[in-house]
Amino acid sequence: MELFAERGYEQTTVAEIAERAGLTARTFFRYFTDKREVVFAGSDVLAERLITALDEAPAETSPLAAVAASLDVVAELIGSDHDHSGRRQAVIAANTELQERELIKLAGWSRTLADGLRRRGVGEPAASLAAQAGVAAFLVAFDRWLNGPGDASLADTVRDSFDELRAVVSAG
Amino acid sequence: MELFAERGYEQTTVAEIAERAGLTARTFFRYFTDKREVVFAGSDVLAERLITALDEAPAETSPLAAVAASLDVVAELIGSDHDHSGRRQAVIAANTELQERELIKLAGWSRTLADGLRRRGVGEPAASLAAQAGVAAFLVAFDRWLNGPGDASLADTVRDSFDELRAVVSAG
DNA sequence: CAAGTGATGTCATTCAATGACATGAGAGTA
DNA sequence: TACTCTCATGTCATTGAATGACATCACTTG
Repeated sequence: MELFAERGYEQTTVAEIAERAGLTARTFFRYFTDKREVVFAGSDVLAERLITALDEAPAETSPLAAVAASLDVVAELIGSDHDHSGRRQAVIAANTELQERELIKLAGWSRTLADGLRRRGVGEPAASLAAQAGVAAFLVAFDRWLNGPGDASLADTVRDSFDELRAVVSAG
Repeated sequence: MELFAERGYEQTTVAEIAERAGLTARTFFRYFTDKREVVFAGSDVLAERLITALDEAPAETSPLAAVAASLDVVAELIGSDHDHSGRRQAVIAANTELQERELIKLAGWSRTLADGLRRRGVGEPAASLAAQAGVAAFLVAFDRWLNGPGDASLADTVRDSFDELRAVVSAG
């Protein structure tokens, strides 16, 4: 991440990353499947939190509310370090490869949430729709949290975003 | 696409693609920025249709309804060739690189739609949310159209999906 | 016919990614 | 202590994507 911040993602070669870490490029590829994966190290933890939070939600909770509760947990985790998220997002925003990787991670979130909803007995178009719409609400909130005024917490911003989602869908 | 169907995407080299087309690999990269782009050739046309359809919607149309109308146009275009979509999606589903590229194209749709909504005076959280939720509805419909019973048209499936979206969000 | 333009080919190079094999440190055991 | 087994790492070689530099050839236009 230091090197990416210094000279940019593309301009940094795997050999340089490995050297900075005191390793060989070959060893780098034993820990990371990709050059891109460096940026996303540890993101699998969030996906696990998502699913446990969803399973813990009361059975009577509506699909969208359950998704909102799960993403709220993630928001609490990510929201504790605004600066880190900002730096990280700047690196990602500067490179299409990284955006692609991030999108597929987020698609994984949606899939995970949809699976969890189905496990709670939610039917199929509804499960995927609630999951994807929920992740969309989270993303919009995340963006506003990073680039907006900046006083509110991420979790609060996410809750507001879900309210906005309900409003805009009800109006349509 | 022939080669991809025969031996798979990864097993096909750019040199082979170029040879099949009677060209050099170097020339291939003058027409396609990526090896992946072969699969997505012509997808920019759809994005253009999206934006013109959105601009043509009556001013009093609600944000989500305007998005739905735009995606309906796309559904009419794609929906005319179920077999082609199926083959294409099978190639994409078999390869993560291609899924990543597809996701970023779809993110482009969302951005395009959100921009269009903003041009109609829709405010910011609402515009992005309507756009992303709408694309999610489209995706769910597309998947059902490809892998479901298979009697309904894509456009009808998309309309049903939007109804489901309204239902699941209203319930949450 | 000459000059210019665009499409393609050729060549060389960088770099990501992976397989095959060697080495060396440390854990555990006779 | 000596031996072996395992795991992490290094070394080497290779493939394939992607790009820059330059040459060539056809085709247009004055």
